[in-house]
Amino acid sequence: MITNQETQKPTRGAQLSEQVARQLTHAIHTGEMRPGERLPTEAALGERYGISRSVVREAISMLRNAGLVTSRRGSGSFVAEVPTVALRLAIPDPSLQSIIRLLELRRALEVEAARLAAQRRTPSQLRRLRNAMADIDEAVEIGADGVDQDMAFHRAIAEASNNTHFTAVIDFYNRFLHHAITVTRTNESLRETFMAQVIEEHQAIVDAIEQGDEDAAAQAAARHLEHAEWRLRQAPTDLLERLEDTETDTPV
Amino acid sequence: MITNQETQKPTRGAQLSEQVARQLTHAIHTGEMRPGERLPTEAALGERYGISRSVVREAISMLRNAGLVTSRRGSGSFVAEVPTVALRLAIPDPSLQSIIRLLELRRALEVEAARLAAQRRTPSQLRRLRNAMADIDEAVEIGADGVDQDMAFHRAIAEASNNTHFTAVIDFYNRFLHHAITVTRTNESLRETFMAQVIEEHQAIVDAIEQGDEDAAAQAAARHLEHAEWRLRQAPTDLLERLEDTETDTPV
DNA sequence: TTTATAATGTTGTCTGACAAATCCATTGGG
DNA sequence: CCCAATGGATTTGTCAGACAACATTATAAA
Repeated sequence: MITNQETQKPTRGAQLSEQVARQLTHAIHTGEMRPGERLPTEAALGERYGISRSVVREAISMLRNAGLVTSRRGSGSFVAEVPTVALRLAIPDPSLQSIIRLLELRRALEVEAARLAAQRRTPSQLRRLRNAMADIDEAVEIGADGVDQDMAFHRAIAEASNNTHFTAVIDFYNRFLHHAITVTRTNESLRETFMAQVIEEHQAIVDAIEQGDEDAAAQAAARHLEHAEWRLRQAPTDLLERLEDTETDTPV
Repeated sequence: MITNQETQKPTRGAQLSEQVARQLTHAIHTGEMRPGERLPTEAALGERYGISRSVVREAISMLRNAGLVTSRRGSGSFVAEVPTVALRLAIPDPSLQSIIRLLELRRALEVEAARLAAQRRTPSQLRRLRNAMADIDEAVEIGADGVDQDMAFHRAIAEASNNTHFTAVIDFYNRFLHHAITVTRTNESLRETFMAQVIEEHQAIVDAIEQGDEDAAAQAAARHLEHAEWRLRQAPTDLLERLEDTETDTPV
């Protein structure tokens, strides 16, 4: 029983092709149809469900677009070797409130990622963490905001957790935090003290990870994210409002 | 039969519908077509691009699937008011290792969700939490496994956090935990003691949330998820292997 | 003006056909 | 026996036309 369609249903209805697509999707998700396996032909599916080939094609088109199947002309449609699922959600609006909600999620993820990293980071991952920290210093010294380097640093932590789910979700949401972080960094009056704080907090996380102290790593990460929220709140509102029109590029 | 990976080329690029979809996508991204605006009719698009309506329909189907447009029968297709982005990733395989990775993510999310819930749960959310717990008892008493009720309970916690990102991600990943949880519940020899533990742990979480004790809520949630992992490891390997060929219900 | 009704337009589905690419079995020669 | 070629059978991609279901707009009526 799949009950996840509570998001919004403006046009959702008794769309025939969608029902078929759902059934096929379910069959793939439950493993009833295995990766690489060939789907019945469009004609056969139409026969089975009592629908025309057009509807079957549209249903399969949905699966194809969702990355669940691939079709080859003359051959058939096949369950993708690495079936994917999509978490689709509205692009968060750039209000302060909305960004703080994102920071809450990020805190949940990064605290635990830091803990796992302390347990399982490999030597090379530790090296990469140190390099990422050095990159931030370097960027700051030449006057850059270092936002990209900062995000790379946090991504390195997620990678050191050796759990791909963390990197996937963090990567996804971090896109929406990019602008917010930029704002706190371009706040001239506070920038120097902020950067000193940030670097110190980063150092604490890396130290704990290096020593394999998972509780310390989690605590350091939690402290860092709490302070990040505080720093964000210190940014003048006029800067925050500029978040509105900073987004010109639309990620696909 | 050998799966021929060489000829497995997705054949993408020469697909007519995809070219059209790309052009329309570009028009939307560049703002040439604004949110809410109506697209040309399928016939008109077919005329413009010199293609049949079938191809136009598939192209629009892609956009619809990508969340860029919505279609209304009898009215037309419109650029979506709230453009969405999709986090697409591979479906986790059902190995024990993979499930534990999911549990790690779930722990990160639910611990923090419980903490936020303790801070901000509304009275009605608290009521729903208690109801969800009662539903589990009820299901267990009539001999059901109570897995659906269990997941509803955890969803209620996420909702009580009043942060939609948590519910979205938890909802998303919980689908893949369904079978795993079912396994630990259908383990006859351990079931009774397990259920008693689970109910007790749930109670601790709800109590903490009710009293607004965020640290206690986080701790209770962490304990619950740690024990969940332990319980999963207790399941005999033959049961875990059965995760592979899951269920044989409703052959469509 | 307001309301009911008809006309028109648009997407969803059906049917049938052909093109293009693939698959398969038979055939033929080595 | 093995292997390549070849032709037919399958299967998806595209085209064309039609009708149904629903929405919108214009028209007529009160």
